[in-house]
This record gives sequence, C-alpha cells and structure tokens, in this order.
Amino acid sequence: MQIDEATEKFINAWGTLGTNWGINRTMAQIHALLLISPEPLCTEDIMEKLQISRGNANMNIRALIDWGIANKSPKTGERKEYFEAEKDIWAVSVQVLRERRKRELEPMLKALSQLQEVSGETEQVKEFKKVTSEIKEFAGKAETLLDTIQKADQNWFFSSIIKLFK
Amino acid sequence: MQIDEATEKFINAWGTLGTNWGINRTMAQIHALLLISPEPLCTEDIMEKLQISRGNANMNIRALIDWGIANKSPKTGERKEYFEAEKDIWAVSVQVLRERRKRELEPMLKALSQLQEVSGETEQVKEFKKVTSEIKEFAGKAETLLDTIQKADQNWFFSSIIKLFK
DNA sequence: TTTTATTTTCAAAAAGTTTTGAAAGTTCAG
DNA sequence: CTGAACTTTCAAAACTTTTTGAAAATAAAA
Repeated sequence: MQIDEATEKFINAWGTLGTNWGINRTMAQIHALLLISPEPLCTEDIMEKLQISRGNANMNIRALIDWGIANKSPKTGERKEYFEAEKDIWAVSVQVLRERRKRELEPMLKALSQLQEVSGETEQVKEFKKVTSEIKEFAGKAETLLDTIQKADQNWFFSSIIKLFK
Repeated sequence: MQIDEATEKFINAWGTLGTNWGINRTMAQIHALLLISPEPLCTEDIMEKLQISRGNANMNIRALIDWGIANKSPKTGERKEYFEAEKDIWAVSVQVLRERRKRELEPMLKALSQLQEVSGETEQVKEFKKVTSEIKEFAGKAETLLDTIQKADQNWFFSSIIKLFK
C-alpha cells in the first residue's frame, strides 16, 4: 500500500473514532494528520491536506489546543504558527479522560447532590433515593479510578491490570 | 424538593450524560425514567411522561433493549408490553463499554491492521509506522483491560483499584 | 373470520451540528 | 505610522441526526 492511501485511511478512521469521543470529525482528522506528521504543520498545510476552510481549520486547531492534545510549535524566524500533536497515545487518552471527567462526571455529581433531599415516603420516592444514591456512590468510585489513571504511567497501569487479570 | 421536580432534573441530567456516551437524548431519558420507576412502564406511560411521539418512544425503547440495558417485562393478563431498566449501574456501565468496544475499538483495530504494510523508507513512512503500531499496541492493552472489567464484579474491581492506588 | 388493541415503519419536518468564506482584527517589519 | 502577513470571528449554508405522526403490519379476542 502507498503512503498516501494509508494516510487517508488512517485520517478517516481516526475521524470516525473521534466522533464517538466528543471530538468532532474535523478536529480528530487534524489530530490524526499531526500525529503522523514528522514535522509541525501550519494552518495552510492543514487546510490543503484536509481540503477544509480556513475558519474550520482555525476553530478546530484551537479546540485541540484547548483539550490539551496539540500545541503551538513556533519556528524561529517564521511568523506563521506551526502545530504539533501530543503523540503519546497514553497521554492523549489520559487528557481526553480528564476533559470528559470535567465536562460530564462533575456536572452529573453536582446535579445528583442537589437531588438528595426529596421529600416523601412513597415507593416512588424510595426508589428515586435508592437509585440516585447508588449512582452517586458509583460515580465516586469512578473518580477514584480516574485519579489513579491520571497519576499512573502507562506501563505501571497496564502491568498492574494484567496482574489482576491472572 | 418535590419528587416531580427532582425526577425532571434527574431525567435531564441523565439525558445529557447519555449524549456523551453514544446514547441519544431520548434513549437516555427513557432509561432514566425506567431507572427510577418502581414498576415497569408501558409505551404509553413513557410517551406521556416524556411528552414524546409513539414512533420515537418505540424506536428508543428498542435501542435500549438492543444495547442490553432494558428488558421487556410481561404482565400476566395484559396484552401491552411493559419495560424495565437494568438498575445496577455497574452492570449498565459494563454493558455500555461492551457495546462501544464492539462499535469502536474493534473497527479501529481492523482498520489499523490493514495499514501495516505501507511501502517506503522516508521519514514520513517511518513516522506513520511508528504511530500506527503504538496505537495498535495500546488498543490491545485496552482490550485486555475491558476483558478484566467484564469478568470482574464491582466490588472486586474497585477494591483492587483502590489497593493499587495506595 | 372480523374486529380491535398494540407495535412497527418510514418519509417528511424539525432540531442540532459543522463548515464555509468573507470581513474584521491583530501583529510586526519596514 | 503603514501595509502585508497572518489569525479570528460569525452569520449563513450545508449537512447530520432526531422526532413526528399517520399508515401498515401484527397479534389476540370475539
């Protein structure tokens, strides 16, 4: 297989995966392009290779930086901005988990806390309290897991898991 | 707080969380409604409580069953179908992970395998091979982790994690 | 068999999301 | 300063996904 064909397929696969992880298609495609590029790229490069508009490129590059999975990579003597991706997949995953925790788990826990003092003693109220408190407890454990993952490094984490598995 | 208000808030929070997990809004809302209901509900009940159309209700109830997080719960002597949700949040999470693995991780691994034999010795090709093989390796470890989770039960899993954490 | 209750389907409408591109904004060399 | 190079913004257009509701299909009762 030729590199151009492989590149295209990889960018598409990564784009599809991204949409399932709260990262939009273009954003994930830009990330894919940067991942496999040996050198940082500028906005023009990205626009050209992915055939997208300047606005779209700019917006999604900034979203990647915002998520902490790409950086500016200034070239001395060049005025244009160049970008590179975080290439360590473990680091990317941890960063995505961290963002999602912030955007999803935390608001959910906050909402649940506000629901603790429902008044009443009906079946309905009992079931409500039971379910919501179980979810809260579970979410707390999930937070602990995420903490562990964030503090761990890849090898330590997976080798521990594999030991558990035996 | 009154139960009706709390119910509404909970359904909305669960709906929002769902959209971030590949589960659409209505689907997650129906799940939320079933979660806190002491009794199984029928399509009419769901339509009425969530103010949605019959088609929408039917479609998403079936999607929940398809994902394995709700079931039919026949009432003897009743012709209508009643539904209940899986209420154990750990079981729900494992089931959602299992579905997502099937829908995301597996296609990605398949795509990556096809990209292994790129021809060429340029920097670009070297970088491509390096990145894709790292991703493949990582995805393999993630599969092992998912296997562990699927085979574990909640207490065993979290208590192991907490031990690791110390 | 016919009637009635219930579920399923699906084309069209509504809602939501992403993309474009031109104009406005910023920065910096001359 | 001024003007060129570059970046950002945002309203409108394109695209995607979800929802509706009426009609068709199915299943049970009479």
